[in-house]
Amino acid sequence: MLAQTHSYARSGPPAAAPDQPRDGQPSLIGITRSFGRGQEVFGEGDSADHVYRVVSGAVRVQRVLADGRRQIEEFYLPGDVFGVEFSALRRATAETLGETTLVVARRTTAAADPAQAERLWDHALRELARCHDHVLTLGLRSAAERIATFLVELAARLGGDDEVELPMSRQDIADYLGLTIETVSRTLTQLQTRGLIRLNGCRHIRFARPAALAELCE
Amino acid sequence: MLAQTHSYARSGPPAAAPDQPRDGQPSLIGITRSFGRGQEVFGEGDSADHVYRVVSGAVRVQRVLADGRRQIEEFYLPGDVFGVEFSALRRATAETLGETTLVVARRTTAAADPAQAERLWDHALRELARCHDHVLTLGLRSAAERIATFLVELAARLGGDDEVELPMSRQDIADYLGLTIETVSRTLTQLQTRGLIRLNGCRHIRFARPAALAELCE
DNA sequence: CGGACTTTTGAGCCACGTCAAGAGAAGTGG
DNA sequence: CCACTTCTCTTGACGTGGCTCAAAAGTCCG
Repeated sequence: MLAQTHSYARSGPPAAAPDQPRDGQPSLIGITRSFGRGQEVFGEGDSADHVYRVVSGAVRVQRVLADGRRQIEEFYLPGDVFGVEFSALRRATAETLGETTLVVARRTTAAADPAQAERLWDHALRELARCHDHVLTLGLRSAAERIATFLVELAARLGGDDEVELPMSRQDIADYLGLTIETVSRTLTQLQTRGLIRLNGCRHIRFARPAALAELCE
Repeated sequence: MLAQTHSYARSGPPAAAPDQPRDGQPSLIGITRSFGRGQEVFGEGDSADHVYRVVSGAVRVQRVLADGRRQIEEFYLPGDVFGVEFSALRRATAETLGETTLVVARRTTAAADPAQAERLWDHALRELARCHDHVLTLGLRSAAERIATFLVELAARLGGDDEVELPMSRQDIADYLGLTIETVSRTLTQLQTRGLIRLNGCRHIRFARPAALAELCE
């Protein structure tokens, strides 16, 4: 079923391959698979029998209402696990942001291995904490605070030292933060005008005054 | 440590007592403890070594920023489990909404029992799905849609057939939905004026036109 | 160089927030 | 049981942050 909607490896071997992250612990064992830009990994209503780990690239998980409004629930970056759900069916859609490589594993297989099961459990709880943080941002922060929070967290996750290379478009950021694309764009220019950040091309951002930026995140 | 901040049972026996939910499965085994209105169950920064199940009453879990803004992450109603976290320390505060009885268990004890561990896992994933739904509401719904969604979900969780008895104040609803208390109040009267709901006292709401209300939830 | 797409900028508007006051509701003491 | 206090909820008038609509300026590729 997965095979029908996915494009197969173009850069890596499509055969089964054990995956070893840096610390030597198997976070998720499965096949490595490559996707092109904007491809669907799974869709709402699909059966939720696989879990994924991002090797390179990035993924957005989103829901779209009947009237077309879209909310991005989460972005997943290299090292992140996604696709673990309570329900047997997907409640959201996952799409790649650019050229992306994932490790794909059967959920039941991963859950059967104690070491991997432990990792899945940790992952779910960490994801829950991140989701609660997101609720905080959406519930009570202003546009500037949302953008600042987003940039700072993204830089931390990507390991950037006072700079980020955005893997997503303005529209994606807007739909993640509950804003419009215009507000995202305006807020970024305003942060630049205030001297907090510096834009080099629209995807590369340098933190000119990290402390002031952190202050906006409370 | 718990004993220092809690009030002990006034209605039930404070001694250890096995807990058996309706289906006969032990969802959480521990001591039953009663709380008065507005009491703290745990606070931000406390060690997160216990998990809880609501027997009666209700609990809010919230975070407060330095400037006083408050976000309620979730309400917990009879049957709900709360207090499972990734981190060793609490990232939020839990308080009772009224007279409330909880089952308290050590997390390590519950996790050691396979049946309970399975329940904890299910609970965490269900909670994650609910949190993602909350993100959807905060990210892209209008005030009227947020209130409608909130009321419909609350009625479903409390088992009310087209009516709800609100266990929380207007301020709590506002801080849960990312609105102000005035907007919550105005929106409720507006829903009543439109004939969708009927308020009998400010805590009791009857759904006059359930279909129209459901439409607001998409 | 040309075409499609993304981002930025501008002008005006509106949903929701803010500030303020009044109306209930609930607890307290006499 | 009733005054009194206190807290919560409602309503009104007004302000504003972010949305909408529109167009220009980049940016990316073939």
